[in-house]
Amino acid sequence: MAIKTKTKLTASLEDYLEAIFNLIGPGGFKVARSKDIAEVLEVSQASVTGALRTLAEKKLVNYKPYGFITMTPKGAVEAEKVAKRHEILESFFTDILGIDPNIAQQAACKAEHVLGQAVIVRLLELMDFLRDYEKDGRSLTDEFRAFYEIKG
Amino acid sequence: MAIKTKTKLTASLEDYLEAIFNLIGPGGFKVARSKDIAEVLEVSQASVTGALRTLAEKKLVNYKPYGFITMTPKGAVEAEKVAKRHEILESFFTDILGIDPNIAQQAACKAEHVLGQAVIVRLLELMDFLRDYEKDGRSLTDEFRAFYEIKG
DNA sequence: TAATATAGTTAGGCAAGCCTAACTTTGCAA
DNA sequence: TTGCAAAGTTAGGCTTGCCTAACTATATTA
Repeated sequence: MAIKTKTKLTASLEDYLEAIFNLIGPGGFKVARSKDIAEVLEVSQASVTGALRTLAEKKLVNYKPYGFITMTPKGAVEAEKVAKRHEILESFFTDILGIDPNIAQQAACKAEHVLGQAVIVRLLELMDFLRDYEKDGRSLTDEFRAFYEIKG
Repeated sequence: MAIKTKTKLTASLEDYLEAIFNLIGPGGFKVARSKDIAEVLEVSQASVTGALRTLAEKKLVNYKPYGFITMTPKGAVEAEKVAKRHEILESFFTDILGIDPNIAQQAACKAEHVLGQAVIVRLLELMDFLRDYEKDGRSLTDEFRAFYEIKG
C-alpha cells in the first residue's frame, strides 16, 4: 500500500480552496482570479497571494505568479470534500432546522471545518430519515416545522 | 437602556473560560488551579497564564499572580453559555446521531464556538421533537436509530 | 525552620493569518 | 505602440496563541 500523506489543512486554507473550487465552477472550465477570491472571502489580495503560495506548495492548486489559477486533481478532491460538507450542513440548517438562510450559510461556513465525516454522514442519514418517513401523509420534516412554529 | 458591551471572545478564550467553569464546578465552591486548566486543555502552564491575564483584563475571572482563580459574575454567565452550547451539541451528537462518545465530545468542543444561538435553540427543539414524538410506542429517536443501523 | 518539590510566571521565539503601502506586471485603449 | 488602469505581488508589521527554558513563589516535610 502506497504511503498516504493525509492532507491536513487549516480552516483558512480550506476556505481558500473551497472558494477557488466554487469560482472555477462545474466542469473546471473557468479560471479563478485572485481578485475574486479576495472578494468572496473578504480578505485583501495580499492575503490571497500568501494562501495561493501555500496551496501551491501543498500541490493543491497550480499557481505561478501572475498566472492562471487552476486546481490539481488532489486539490479538487479536497475542495469537493469541503464543499460537500458545507452543502450538507447548510441544507440541514435551512431545510430541517428552518434557520434563516443567511445565518445558515454563515454557520455552515464555520462548521464545515470542525465537523468530521462521522457527524456529517449521520446528519445526512437523519435528513433522509426525516424527509422520507411519512406520517399521515406528511414528512417528519413538516411535522417538525409545525412543532417548532407552535413552540417558538 | 444601559450600554451593553457584547463580550466577544475568541474560541481559545471560550475554551479557557469553560474549563475554569467546569473545574470550579456547581455552586462555585471549588477553585481552579492553573495546572489543572493546562491539563484539561492540553496546553502548557505558560499558555494558561497568558490566557488568565487576558480573561482578567476582560473582567471575566478574578486573577492575581500566584492567587486563586475564581470567576466574576460576568465570567460565569459567559462560561455557562458556552458550557450549555457544548452540552446540547454533545447530546445531539451522541443521543440523536448515535456518534461515538469520544468523537461527539471532540466535535462539540469545536462546534460550540461556531454555532450561534439560533442553531442551538432549534437543535434543542429538534431533540425534544424526536424524543417526545411517539410512533407505535417508540420515540422517533429510536426509529432513527433503527434506520441508520440498517442503512449504515 | 530550612530544604526541596511543586506550582506558577516571565522571557523570548515561532507560525498562522491578517492588514496596508508600495511596487511590478499585464492588458486594453488611444 | 505607448501609456495608464487594473490586477497581482512583495515587504513589513500586527495579533493570537502556542511553545520551551529559566526563574520565582509557595507549600510540604524532615
